[in-house]
Amino acid sequence: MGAPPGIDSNATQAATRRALLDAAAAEFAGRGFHGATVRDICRQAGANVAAVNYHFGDKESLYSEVLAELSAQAQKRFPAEAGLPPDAAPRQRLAAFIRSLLQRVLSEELSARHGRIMAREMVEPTDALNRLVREFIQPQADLLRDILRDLLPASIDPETSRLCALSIVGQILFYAHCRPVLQRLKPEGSFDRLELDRLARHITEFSLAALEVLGGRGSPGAVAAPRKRPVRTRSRSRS
Amino acid sequence: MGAPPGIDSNATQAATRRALLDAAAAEFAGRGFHGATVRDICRQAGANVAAVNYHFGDKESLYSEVLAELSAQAQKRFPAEAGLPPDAAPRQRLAAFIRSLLQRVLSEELSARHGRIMAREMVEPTDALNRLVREFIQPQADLLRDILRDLLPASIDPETSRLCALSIVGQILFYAHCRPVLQRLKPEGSFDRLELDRLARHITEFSLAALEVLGGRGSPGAVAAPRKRPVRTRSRSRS
DNA sequence: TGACATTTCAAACATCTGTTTCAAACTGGT
DNA sequence: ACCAGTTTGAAACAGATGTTTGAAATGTCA
Repeated sequence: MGAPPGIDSNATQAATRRALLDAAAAEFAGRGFHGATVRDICRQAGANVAAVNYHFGDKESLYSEVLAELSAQAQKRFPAEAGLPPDAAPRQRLAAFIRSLLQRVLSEELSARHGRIMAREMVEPTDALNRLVREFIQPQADLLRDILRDLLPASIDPETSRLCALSIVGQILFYAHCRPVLQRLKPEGSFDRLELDRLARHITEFSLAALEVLGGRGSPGAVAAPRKRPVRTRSRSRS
Repeated sequence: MGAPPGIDSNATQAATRRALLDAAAAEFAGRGFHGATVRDICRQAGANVAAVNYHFGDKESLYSEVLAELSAQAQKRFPAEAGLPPDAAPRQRLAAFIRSLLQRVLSEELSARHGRIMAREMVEPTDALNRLVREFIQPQADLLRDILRDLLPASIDPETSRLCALSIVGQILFYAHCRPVLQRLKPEGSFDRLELDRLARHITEFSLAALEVLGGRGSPGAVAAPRKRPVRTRSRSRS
């Protein structure tokens, strides 16, 4: 499986870093932080055992770097507000949010590495999770909160609104976290582009339906159904 | 931390098995299969390093036994249809299902061991997962399918119904799987009895609202709102 | 009590892990 | 072509891990 000697060698030296990062991403996603060994990573990268320590200091730093890179890649490839007009209706923004998050964690285009490695990180957190939450997850949570603020009546209980956000995210991440179980329950299922679209559509409809009812119920006068509403420029941070 | 010598020793010899199982449950739940070491397990059980191999053969067999026992415990402590009258309305049955599953994976009463260890098993499956799916998860999936069959109009697309079931389960398991992240996003949050009740209520309302709309939409004539319906004796297996 | 099986124990074993070491190979600039 | 700095390589190190071993302790039953 290893590349024939003399090919990588000819390339620039710094290419070893890249090869290590790629191999590490594959190994970490496949076996987890503890399960992946630097030996396997180096072998797969066509490098020496000492390469990881030389280029990254230690295994954990390499892992941290892989994690950040994978998250950034996924965010860039599938931004939360993909191709949305700036004045998009809240419903459209929610649909885009759901779709992009689902793609980020499931898309085979990125070998589903991001989803797999994030699932592991959430179950068995390393120090890298703190940074991840701060840089990637928190902003996403804020974004969803803002979208829901526009979708739900202003009078709704903030805690209810928060729980709704968690319900939406839960539906999405479920597919990334429970993949092994889902595959055993329905072996013929896949997560290709088509199926992924279907999932995104379902989750969006399911959630919008729930929000409609809960919003309408929470405050009598509120408009929950999609209507022309006064334009609202994104979220304003309250000082 | 270890029990004073002479106490365990006086008890029957087979008590070592129990001590090992308990210690192993704690360690496996806390550190995962690979992270937990037989040395730590034995120390915590007040037993010798060789005890695991003597009583269970090897580490993996011990793990498998712990997993099965934990699942059985959780199912018994929080049965899916807790205290429901046999003719309970589908809405009640769904509420009970959600509540019990949430309790099973989150309740601190069982140290949340079941949820933690199951989350790990789903992310990093071992051979034990096959048995687990067959004996515990599949029956639960069937039960939820039957409940939804009663809640949704008969004319609804079966695939949509399936996705609804996944949406419901996803909302629940989310809290078990993403606990580390949730705690970082909202450090003061806990999962005590009160909070757990609130979660169960929210997920039930959120899901019922969605089912109502989706059910009403799916087939024009169907009754989705809770009404008197012809009594239906549980699910019948189609030959 | 005495013989037998069961259970415990300390020690050792074999393997695997991340990391270090230091010499060799390579790079770009002069 | 030469040299300083960088990168690679094979080997070894130190520690941890699951497992095995054989003797000692304990329990069971006649």
